[in-house]
Amino acid sequence: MTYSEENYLKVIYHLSLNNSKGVNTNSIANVMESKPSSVTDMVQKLAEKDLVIYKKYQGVSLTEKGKFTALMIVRKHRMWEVFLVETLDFSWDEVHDVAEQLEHIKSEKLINKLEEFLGFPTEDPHGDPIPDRNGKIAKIDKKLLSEIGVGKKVICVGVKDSSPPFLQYLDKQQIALGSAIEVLAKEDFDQSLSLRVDDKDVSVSNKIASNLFVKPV
Amino acid sequence: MTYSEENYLKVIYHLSLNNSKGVNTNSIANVMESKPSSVTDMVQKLAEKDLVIYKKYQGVSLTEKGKFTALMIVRKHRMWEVFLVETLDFSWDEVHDVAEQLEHIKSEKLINKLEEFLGFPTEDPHGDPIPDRNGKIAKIDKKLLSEIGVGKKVICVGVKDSSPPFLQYLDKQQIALGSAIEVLAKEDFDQSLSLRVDDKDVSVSNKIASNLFVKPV
DNA sequence: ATAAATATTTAGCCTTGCCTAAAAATATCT
DNA sequence: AGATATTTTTAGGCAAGGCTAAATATTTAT
Ligand SMILES: [Mn+2]
Ligand SMILES: [Mn+2]
Ligand SMILES: [Mn+2]
Ligand SMILES: [Mn+2]
Repeated sequence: MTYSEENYLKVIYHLSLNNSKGVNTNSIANVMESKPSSVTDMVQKLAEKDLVIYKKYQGVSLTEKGKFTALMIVRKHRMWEVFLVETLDFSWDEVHDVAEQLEHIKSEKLINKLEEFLGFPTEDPHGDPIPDRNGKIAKIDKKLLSEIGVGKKVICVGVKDSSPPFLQYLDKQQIALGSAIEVLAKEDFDQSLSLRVDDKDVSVSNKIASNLFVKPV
Repeated sequence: MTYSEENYLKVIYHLSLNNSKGVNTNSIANVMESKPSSVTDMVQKLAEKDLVIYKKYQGVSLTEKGKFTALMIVRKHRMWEVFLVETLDFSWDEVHDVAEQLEHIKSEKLINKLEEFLGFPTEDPHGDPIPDRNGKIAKIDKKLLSEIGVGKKVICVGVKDSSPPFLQYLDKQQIALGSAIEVLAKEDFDQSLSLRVDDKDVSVSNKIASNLFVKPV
């Protein structure tokens, strides 16, 4: 299995999570920063290898084999992110690009030993669940902060966008996984929120609130 | 820089250590398990990038830039081997293949943080020196066990062959880095050696003795 | 129900890194 | 030195994974 094939499977997996139908060529090309024609080529190759199900013009979906492969890549990606943050003191905005490389290292023993060393973590530094060695992945109960009503108290449990600029913004506002958040007020005009985060008052735009996952306290 | 280019540079570096002249095409092809014609292609490409010096039919040598690049790959390879053995409890015969993959991960921060986490190791699990972040590599003073005279006492400090079968043989004989070895006798007929290793008597062939590095005690 | 817009596939080409077979240079032997 | 053997390069091709432009399906709008 090539890096390229692995990356396609991973992208198809992520896009499948929202999309209940087949994933379309264009959206894969967007995420991969490539062209729809290239996607068609690769998807045909993956179909021949029984990793995806594909009918012309009908989009693509993962077979069981393809899904398992994708989950193992996600497992490695998130496990390495934990390693980088917990063991090597990277910050949560620095780990993704390195994990994009490390997720392709082929050694079952390595990932299982790493898991053991890290104490069998269940979530990565961004609050995303880590599949176990059998491909089982926990579904974490979470809502977007933008959907929470005024007066409610919640805990921050994840980020939807995990790009460095967003994560750095959160660092600056001292919002982290585990922060206690109370929604003090919501502005009608622009849906911005007044929050109490731990002991500080913070105001955030709707865009920020739409990228923060929380759970009821 | 592609994986392939990195692997060529590493191989040229290793072959240069013995060979004082230019490294020849054939020997590179042997190590890479490829063909001389492929080597010529790549070597021309590396020369264009100022990583090697190459004149037709004259063999190839590394430029400063090429040498530094090669040393950084060796650094990563050996550092990861230490990590696998020290942190994840791999045995010394299991680490090479995984390190072959990990040595290509591109992140200066990663390798430097890993070095710090491991306590700035100076040698890998096979006794080979680890280049520092500036490309400085210690020259370890060592001789082959086969060159040691009868009656001498030495310490095992490295292996020349680090293939799994040889390392597993050494495990079985309880010979490890740091073992105290006394040469009790040498057989004229086949150059095999009678040794005292730590507290045990062991007999080894000349082939074994020609692959063990030792230093005077 | 057409027509227009959008999405997808096909056709044909490019680069990288590899190969085999043939040609050319160098080294070795008598 | 001249013949032979070895090493190295060149020529020409192949597969993977991209791309652009053109053709074809599908969806949306009138
Ligand atoms: Mn990530
Ligand atoms: Mn993550
Ligand atoms: Mn090694
Ligand atoms: Mn080693």
